[in-house]
Formats: sequence, structure tokens, C-alpha cells
Amino acid sequence: MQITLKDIARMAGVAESTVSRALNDKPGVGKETRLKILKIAKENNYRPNQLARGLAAKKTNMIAVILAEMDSPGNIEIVKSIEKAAEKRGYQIILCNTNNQEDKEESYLSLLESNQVDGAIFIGGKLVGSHLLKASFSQDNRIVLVNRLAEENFFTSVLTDYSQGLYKAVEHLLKENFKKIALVCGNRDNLVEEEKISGYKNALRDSGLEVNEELIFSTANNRQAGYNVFLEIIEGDVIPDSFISTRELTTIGLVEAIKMGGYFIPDDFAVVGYGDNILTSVIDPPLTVLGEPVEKLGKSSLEFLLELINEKMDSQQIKVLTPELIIRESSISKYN
Amino acid sequence: MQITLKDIARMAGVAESTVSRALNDKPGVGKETRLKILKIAKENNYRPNQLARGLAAKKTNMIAVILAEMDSPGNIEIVKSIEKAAEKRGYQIILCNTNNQEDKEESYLSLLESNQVDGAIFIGGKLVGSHLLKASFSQDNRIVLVNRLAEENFFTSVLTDYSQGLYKAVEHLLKENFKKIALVCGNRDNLVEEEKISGYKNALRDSGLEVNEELIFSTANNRQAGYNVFLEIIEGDVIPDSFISTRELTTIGLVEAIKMGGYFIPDDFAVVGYGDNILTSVIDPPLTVLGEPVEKLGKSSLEFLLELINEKMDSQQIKVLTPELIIRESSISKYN
DNA sequence: GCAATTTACGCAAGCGCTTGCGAAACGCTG
DNA sequence: CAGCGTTTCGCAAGCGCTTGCGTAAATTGC
Repeated sequence: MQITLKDIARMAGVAESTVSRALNDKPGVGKETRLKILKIAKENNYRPNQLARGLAAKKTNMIAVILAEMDSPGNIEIVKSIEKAAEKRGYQIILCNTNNQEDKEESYLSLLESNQVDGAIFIGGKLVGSHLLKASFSQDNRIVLVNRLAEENFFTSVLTDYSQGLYKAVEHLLKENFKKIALVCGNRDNLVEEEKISGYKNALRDSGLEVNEELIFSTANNRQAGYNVFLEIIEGDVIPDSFISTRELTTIGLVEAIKMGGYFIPDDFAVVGYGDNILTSVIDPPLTVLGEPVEKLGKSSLEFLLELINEKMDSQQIKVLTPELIIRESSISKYN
Repeated sequence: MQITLKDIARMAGVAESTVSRALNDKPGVGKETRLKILKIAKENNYRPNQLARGLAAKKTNMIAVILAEMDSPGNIEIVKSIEKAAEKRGYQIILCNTNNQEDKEESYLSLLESNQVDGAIFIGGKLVGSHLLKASFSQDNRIVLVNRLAEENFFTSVLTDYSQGLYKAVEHLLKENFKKIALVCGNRDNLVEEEKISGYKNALRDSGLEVNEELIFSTANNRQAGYNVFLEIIEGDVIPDSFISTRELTTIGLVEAIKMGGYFIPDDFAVVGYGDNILTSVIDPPLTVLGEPVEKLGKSSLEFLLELINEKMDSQQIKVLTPELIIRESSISKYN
């Protein structure tokens, strides 16, 4: 049997409440008593039952990180950053993978509803913009969204500035003399994809070019989808000379399809990918990418969440971080 | 305020215990009463407080998956497989990343000690073979190890048969006429690395070749380490004609270093990597690998753990799964 | 139609902890 | 040394749930 507070209290000859206060660094315990209790607890390798503690204190010091895509290296980096920040603040994270399934997003939310965690961070995901609003979470102030925007800003978000990122990417490709730039974005089931499109369009317009809607594609974030979208594109009416692909895994598939088709990058098609990670750097040729500010995304989201939990901040804040264009071989025109 | 069991009981005009039994599908509740309670609970969107439930029932239906390396795609696949299996059995997993830090392994173990989870699965990690033994976990029967073996088999393990895998890999390279095969394995802080080495040695010996210890290397599992180990190797006394690299990330770095050095794969050096995942398949050239049985590793480990938890199995079982050699370009000799 | 089962439900204790409140003990001032 | 404020500590309630046990009601058998 596990050793409990009561046991420690008995051994120390004091009340449970005193032990509790001593162990939690709370005032109201004499120095000597405290030391004695600490010693006994240590000697007996006492571990507080976190369930009981959470139940009584209505606080668990755990937060859920609900992740839509565990395959994306960028997401993993965000998680690691959250974890690092959480550790500093005395919180533990529990990672929940939803595989982009809405029902799993919902089921993991029950961790919040059932008080197992003090707050939750969503990285990506679908649910976030829609159902959630209807549900009782609409003014729940223990939720932070990463790279997702809720309608009417119901939740606090930490975002990559996709609009500006895409703007930069288009600018870069234009400067390299690519004129027909295809945009491959994610499924348009969330607001950030519209951001990407708007950045893309703005950049074209500001350069006096017109937007061809036929060059804008949406697809799921996986290798196969990226592969397929290329096949679809080269059979279309308008053949681009370059791609901006905004999801990590899609990008990989796209590049594979290009090469499989016997085309060369960047000679036949230039490619700008997304996410400065092992995948995009290892693939041949190394990809020019919009580097996601993963470190900051993670850190900021955790900090926002803690402020929300501790009621030092109102809901509905939004923080926007700028991605950086990292230029590698895949987008450098030979003719420059 | 959250709605509680008591509230439901009041609304339904029954005792809390009846509500509890109704909601948990336990016998002792009349059909009508049960239906009525279920209805009321549903209407009020009742969510049981899992902390209270866990405290009272001494069971949380959560298990911790303690992961040493979150960057490795193979590990992620294992996690996904565990998750899938867990869902079927009504368990939720919480993922804990240790980044190979022993102290974090220890701190996550407190999830077990403090009753927040019913069991734990370790994927990789250091602690597992050593400290843990000394600690009070030595006969804890709620722990399963993946790809790790505890000394004297203190824990139940699910293992890849590295010995056999390496044997196959060596055989393959020999058949392709590579004679001086270097082995790059992980840090020798755990028993499975010895398995690899023994498989490697056996295969050589069985082919009548002698083992050159200078061709056996150990390194951490990351890109940089793989890069460095190649630099070290080509400056050594014995230059190999091929590599078997048994860690995913190391392998990537190794390949990069080979290419960076102006060498060609497989012409100058053949490479057999580890793990049939996006990284090894996307890199140029696609790598021959020992495909880890990730799906089975995950599923088996979860099933073992549940059997342990439910006391249907004694501790100290071991299951060994065979990796499959997946032959791609990186190890095919031009001269065959 | 009555005793013997079975079924349905309530009571209350208890899981291990936190915390508000009051009592006791202490030190200080004048 | 009386009177005061502090500090230290114990008491007990309570967090929301589960579960063993007891009793009343429903069911069965003959």
C-alpha cells in the first residue's frame, strides 16, 4: 500500500493539515515542525496522491496539449517548446493526439471538463473553429489555440502570420522570375487557410499580376495527398512554374511526385515549402521554406494559457508571429 | 459550477449510488430508473469528475507512455499504435517526452506513483535498465518496456529482435559484395545495443569473416551525431565500404555527411538504415532499412500492460518481434 | 398464498488530500 | 503580570465519486 499523508502525520505526531501545509510550502508551520515533516516524508519516499490533491484543491498543474498531427515535425517542435516552458512553471503536459479526428478532439476535451487538467492547448485541429463555439466552451478561459483562429475570436490564439509569410514567399518567387505560382494549402476547414490565400493574392496584386483561382489548391496534410495534388495539377488547364506548399507532409509528397514525373526542381518547377525541419532540409533538393516560429509559438501559447488559468488575462487575446523565409536550392532560378 | 453526481441524483429523485451504478453500467439498477438517469445525465451534459472517480475507484483508465525520443518517426508510429489499441480497450494514453533525460523519466514515473495512471509504457530510455531496479519499482507490475530490456528481466518487455535484424542486414550486404561493414549503433547504455552487436558479429563469423572491433561505433541518436561519426570514421585506420546504422536520426546525419564529403551511395559506401519511415524513404538515395515492426510493438506493449494491470499475467514476460529487411537503392551494388 | 429468493435501491463510509476557522501557545509592551 | 497581537497547530468539513452492506419490494416456487 502507498504511504499517505495520514501516515506521515502519525509518524510526525502532528495533524494531517500540518503535514499538508509543510509539504506545500504554505505558511502556518513552525520551522522545526516543517523540517521534521519534510525529513520523515523524504525518508518514507512519500508521494502525494495527485488525484486526491487535484480533487481537493481543484487544480492539477497539468495541461493538455491536443495535437492534430503528430507526424509533422513542426508540431513536435511546438510541443517540445511548450513542454520546456511548462516545466519551468511547474506544470506537466499531457499530450493527446487526435489524428485530425474531430471526435477525438472532443473526447480529449473531456480532460478539461472532468477537471483532469487545468487548461488545454490546441495545435491545429478542426473542431476548434466550429462545434466548440456552440458547446459550453465558448467562454471557457482555459483554452489556447495554436495556428488556429476561432470565429469571432472566441479563444486566445497564437498564430503564425501566414498572410505575411505567403506574401514573402510570392515576392521571392517573383524575384526569381517565376510567374505562375501555384498555392497548395491545407483543407479549408479553418480560418488560417484563408489567411494564406489572402497573403498570396495580395502579393500578386501588389506586383501588378492577376490572380488565377485555378492555381489555388487545397489538400490534406499527408504525403499521398501532396503526391496526388501534383498529378491533378499537371493535368489541369494552367500549368504553374512554381509551387508554394504550406503543409509539411503535403510538401514532401508534392516534391516526390514532381521528381517521379521526371521533372526537375527548380528547373521545371520551383518549390517553396513550409517548416524548417529535418524533412524539408533532407529532401533533394533542400527546400526553400517558410520557417515556422515553432519555439515562440510553443512558449507563447503556454504563457498565455497560464495567464488565463490564473485569471491574469481576459480571453480573446491574439498573438501573431512572423515566419521567416529560408532560402535554399529549390527556388533559385538558374537564369538569374 | 460543474454539474455533479449529486445534482443528477437530486433531479432523478434517487440516491447518488444509484446514479453511479446506472452511469457505469453496473448491475443493481432497474431498467426504467437507469434509462431515466441516463436521460437526465445526458440532458445536463454531465461529465464525471475523473479525479474523484479515480480516487474512489483506484483506477483511472489512463496509461502513461514515456517516450525518450519524440523526434524519431518510428517512435511516433509506436505511440500511434499504442493509442489505437488503447482506445479499443477504453484507455486513454498520456504521452510524456523525456528527451533522453533520466531525471524526466523519473519525474514522469511519479504519475504512476501518485496514482494518476494505471500503468506505464517506456519507449526507449535510459533509466529503465538501471536506477529503476533499485527503486521501488523492481516488482511493480504496471510497467512495460519497448525496445529495452531490464537487467535480469525485471520488467515485461516487447522487443525488436535486433540480433536477427542485424544478422539479416549483414548477410544482405555481404551478398552485395560489401566486405568491410561498419556498424553504427546507439549509445551503449542499454542492453539492446549489445544485441545488435552480437547479431552483427554472428553474421560475419558465420560467413567466415572476422570481426574488426574498430568498425563498431556508438553514438547518440541525432543528426549531428551521425554526421560526426562519419567524419570520425573516414579519418580512422580502417575504412569501411558500407554502413549499417541502427538509429533513425543518426542514419540521416550519416548519409548527409557521406554526401557532403563528396562520396556516393551506394557506389562509395552502401548504407543500411533503421526504420521504415518517411525520413529514410525520402532521403536521397532511398535507404535500405531494417523495418521496425512499429505497429506490433505498440499493440503488444499495450496488451501486455493491460494484462499486467488486470493481473492476468505475471511480470517478466518478453516478446520478441522480427524486423524486416526492406531493400532500396542505398545498398545495391553496381557490380552485381 | 406464504416462505424463500432475487432484484432494486439507499445509506454511509471512505478514497487522500486541502483549507477555513478556532484554540492554544508564544512573545511583546507597558 | 495583565492584555494584546502573532504564530503554530488541530479539528472537521468537504472535494465528487465508488462500493459494501442492509432493507424493502418484486419475483419465484410449491
